[in-house]
Amino acid sequence: MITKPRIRRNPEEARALILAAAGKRLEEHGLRGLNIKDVADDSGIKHGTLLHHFGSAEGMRRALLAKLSEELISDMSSILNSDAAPEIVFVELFRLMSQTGQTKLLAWRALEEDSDIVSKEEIASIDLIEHIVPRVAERIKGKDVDLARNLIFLALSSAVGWGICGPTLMSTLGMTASQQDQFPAWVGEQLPKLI
Amino acid sequence: MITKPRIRRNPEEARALILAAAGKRLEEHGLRGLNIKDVADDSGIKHGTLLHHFGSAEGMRRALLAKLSEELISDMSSILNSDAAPEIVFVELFRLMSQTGQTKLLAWRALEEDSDIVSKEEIASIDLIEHIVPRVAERIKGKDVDLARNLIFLALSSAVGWGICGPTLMSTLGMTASQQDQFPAWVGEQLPKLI
DNA sequence: CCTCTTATTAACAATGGTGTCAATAGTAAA
DNA sequence: TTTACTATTGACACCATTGTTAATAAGAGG
Repeated sequence: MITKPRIRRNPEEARALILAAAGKRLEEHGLRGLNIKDVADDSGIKHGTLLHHFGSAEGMRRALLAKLSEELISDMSSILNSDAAPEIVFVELFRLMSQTGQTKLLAWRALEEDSDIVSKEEIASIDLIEHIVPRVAERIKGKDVDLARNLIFLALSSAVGWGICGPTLMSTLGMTASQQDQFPAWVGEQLPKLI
Repeated sequence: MITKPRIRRNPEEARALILAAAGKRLEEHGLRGLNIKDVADDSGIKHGTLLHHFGSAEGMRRALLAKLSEELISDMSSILNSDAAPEIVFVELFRLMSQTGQTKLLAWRALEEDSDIVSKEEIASIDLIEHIVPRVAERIKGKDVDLARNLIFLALSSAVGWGICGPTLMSTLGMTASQQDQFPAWVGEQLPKLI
């Protein structure tokens, strides 16, 4: 009798494989797509194996949430701490938040924040403001750090809001598609005027 | 033999009762709280009755989504179209979006936007920009309507982003609690300067 | 080659959410 | 009062998801 061959992966490899499939399912099917059966099928493994690596379905979801959160903060950090001009930086920030993966992650966190699913992970290891705040403050008379933080957070929050419900709200406001597309660039031009 | 008394409601009353309980569960338990069993229990009815009124669990969720969406747009409209000064209007906007019910709604929509659960309801009956855009444009030289729209959307998107992940991002930026509280007022003061 | 560890698998059990159905009981209208 | 309508209910069946377990096999180290 012929026995089926098995692919034996090391644990890190298996976990990465599973979380990649889970991330894709989150994007394409929302939270209901994050069940171990479908994720396992997409990963090419059996759901029992998935449970072996993550302990439970919740364990898999918490691992995905932690991974995506770290990646988002890391991407944000790269953009904010780049040496590009503020106009470029803000546009890049909007581009980042227009990716569905990022908005779904933030929406997920917002929905489950009081639940036990949101890991209270510390992402402090990534310094989100290592360079950007001082660099913006440098342009302000008196080097007002608080003003710099407010400006940066205005751009950040607007980018997040744009990602979460930009198209819906903008069309409700009667803005055309091209006006919607040009908004990030407009923000990049306008915010420096507040200094 | 004593038979249990029944409370007989008219359909509108029953639906309102159920959707109220469902809204509370969404706030307190996230999407997993929106199952017919728990919602029915909180409503004081049997889950069979719930299905009688909404046809299916998805039907109940779509009804809730439509109701909450209408209420949010209506609240936004009231704020934007009030006769208050722009500084006040913007602060009110942030206050609205800081309510967990509103953020959970927007997060829900962002997560399921591609799924079939999001009703493509038209809220065009509520005119979101009846007064605000002309009133802001009035202050701008040349009455630039496009600039007015951009300014309003900047406030809107920032308020949404603030609601979705404000505390998390702001503490990551190193802002104190009081700085976080004062941000809406700061936006209200600064945005008019862009005119 | 042998042993040990453990990733993998199939089969099973358990649970919970969803939906159906027939019977019952309020309520309004005839 | 009688009739018709339907909101309500309990009981049941169904299905999807989750979790368990014992057996198997791939690979590392002796």
